[in-house]
Amino acid sequence: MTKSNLDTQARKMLKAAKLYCTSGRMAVLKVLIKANRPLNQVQIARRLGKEHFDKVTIYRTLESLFEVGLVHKAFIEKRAWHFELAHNCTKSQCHPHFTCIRCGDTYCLTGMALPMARSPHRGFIIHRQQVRLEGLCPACA
Amino acid sequence: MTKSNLDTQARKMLKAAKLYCTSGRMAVLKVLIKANRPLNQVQIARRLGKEHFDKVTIYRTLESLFEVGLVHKAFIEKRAWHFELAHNCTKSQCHPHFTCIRCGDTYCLTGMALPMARSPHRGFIIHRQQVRLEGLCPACA
DNA sequence: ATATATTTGCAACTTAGTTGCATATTTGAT
DNA sequence: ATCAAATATGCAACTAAGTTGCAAATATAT
Repeated sequence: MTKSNLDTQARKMLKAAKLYCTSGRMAVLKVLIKANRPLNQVQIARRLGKEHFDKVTIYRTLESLFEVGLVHKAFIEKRAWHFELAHNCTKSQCHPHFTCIRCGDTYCLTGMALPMARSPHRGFIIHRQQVRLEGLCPACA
Repeated sequence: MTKSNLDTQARKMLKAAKLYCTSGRMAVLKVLIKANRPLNQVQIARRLGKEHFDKVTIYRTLESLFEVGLVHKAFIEKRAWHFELAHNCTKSQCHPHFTCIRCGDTYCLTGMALPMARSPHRGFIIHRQQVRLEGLCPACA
């Protein structure tokens, strides 16, 4: 049984980030790669299924992935942070996230970036910009 | 002792919204009018000072003000919702909020609106857009 | 193989916000 | 002004996301 591509990819990312390549980090990272959209701790745990990890471990894993820049804190929904892989993002802005007010689902609108705000208020230096959209998704419109 | 302007203004707003004009709502609303920036429950309670209300009451008051559109949920910071008066906002977007990564203060960049996103993803109907900025404030830059 | 650095699980904790219910206040009709 | 109906308030207990300390387990470099 050969290691999957996904496995190799995850291992490479961790190596490159100089993080210990542990089963927990591999598992969480693979979940996020496969999902390709923001997930919260509960959703991640659910997708880990049989491969159970304590929620503390999941949070700490996400924190470590966040610190090295592999993962972003995309947004908070229902008081829970949603984490996603930090690709599809430039240094100054992630893609906008769209939440449907009917079904509640959230979508990544990758490839769509608003022009960066230029501050008319003298003295403010803008590093990052985050855009949240809400409305109706194709399924609910 | 005549009623202050602030008092009259708050009472008018509640009347217009067809809300019971209670001491709690008056007090919270006046705090928000005076503050003119987003505050969380703790900050509101602190500003109420001697005029103490239970936190449940404050939350329920904010909820009622929110429901009639007098107040917006501006953003979450440190897991706490920050509420602000819903003026300076169009139907489709509030002004951007800027948080300083050094001192942590948040500013309302009123009068500065990004162009609304137009969805290149067919089928998404965008109702509202919310912009969060982070960087350095004038004091910290 | 081993020493060192780092991660993991567990239990207990923190904090923002919510719920149910009995009591108090507001309102509009009289 | 008085009263009934509608609504708001306070309290205690609860929920849920996330955090902390610590002992045991695992990863890494040599």
